[in-house]
Amino acid sequence: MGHRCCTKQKVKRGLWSPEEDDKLVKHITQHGHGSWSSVPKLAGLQRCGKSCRLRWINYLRPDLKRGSFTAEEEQIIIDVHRILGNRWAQIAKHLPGRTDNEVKNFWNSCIKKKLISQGLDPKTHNLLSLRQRTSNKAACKYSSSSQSQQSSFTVFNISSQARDTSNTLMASAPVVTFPDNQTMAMQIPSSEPPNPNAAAYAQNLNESTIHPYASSLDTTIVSSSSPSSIQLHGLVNMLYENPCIWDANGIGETFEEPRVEGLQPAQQQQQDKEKICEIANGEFDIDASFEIEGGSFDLGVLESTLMSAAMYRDLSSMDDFGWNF
DNA sequence: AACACGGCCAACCGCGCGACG
DNA sequence: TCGTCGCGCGGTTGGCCGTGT
Repeated sequence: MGHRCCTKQKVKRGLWSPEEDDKLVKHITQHGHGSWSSVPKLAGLQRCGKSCRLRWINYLRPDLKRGSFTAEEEQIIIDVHRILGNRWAQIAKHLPGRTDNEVKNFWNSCIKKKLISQGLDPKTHNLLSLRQRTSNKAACKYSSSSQSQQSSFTVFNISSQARDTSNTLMASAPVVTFPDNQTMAMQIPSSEPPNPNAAAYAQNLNESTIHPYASSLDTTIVSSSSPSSIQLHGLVNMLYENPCIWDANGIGETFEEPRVEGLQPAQQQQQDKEKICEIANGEFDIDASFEIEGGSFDLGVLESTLMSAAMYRDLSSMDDFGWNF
């Protein structure tokens, strides 16, 4: 068994020798890689092109940063992973000099365990349920009377009641539900956010041509059962002040429409339509996303972002939210 | 000293996607 | 439209190495 590209010729496998590295580096620095499939022949290597590419990208590239990950890099990985999941190549783009393979290995060997030991699910970044935690040998001590009563605890959920009747679905009135089933609505002020940069950022968000999902942030929600309110400009501030989770192109990549595993685009569209029907019927689920004028606003992302601020990021950032109870 | 075990990490594998004929 | 090819990505594997017994 071998790569399609290596079936024609005998290729060496396994670890690379210094001589092979030398040949590859010399060839690429002199000629560039061009077509990877032709590199082994031109460089005089008995390897397949794929193997050469991997070796270059993960080890020989001159711009690679060697050595262990810094705490800052680790935090970036956690932040971006929370948003993007196991998209290692995307995550690695936020870490100059690091490869997807390196990030992936670091995640699997270190960060994953660290999160678990903090009682967090490395996949969802939510708190593990009590059962998950107790079954986890590595789980750290976790004592909270209110939390221990929850079989599946999360700081809060955000759901929505959709009530738009037009074809264009407006994301209105997300409702924050706390573990004790206390419901509160979110009040998004019309005033400028305090951080001027964030103000510009938020303004950007409101340009639906750039960030179509922004319309959901532009909605004032009236409390249903509680006078409590969350001022979302705090969220905007926080997002703006943590640029590591956005790339140079801005928020678009990060907020790209969530995909459902194993679904073809057509199926995905169907799924979205069904989702919209659910919304119209008031059965909207926390994990769903809004589709707004060609874009989307993923409440799951919002939740996880809020979660992260509360859980293991700088807790002081929560001050920006202006929780008014 | 020898062995077992577990963690880490480089490399491999298979799949999906886009380009091209 | 279909098949082929090359590339990139995420998941997995296997070997090396440190540590414990």
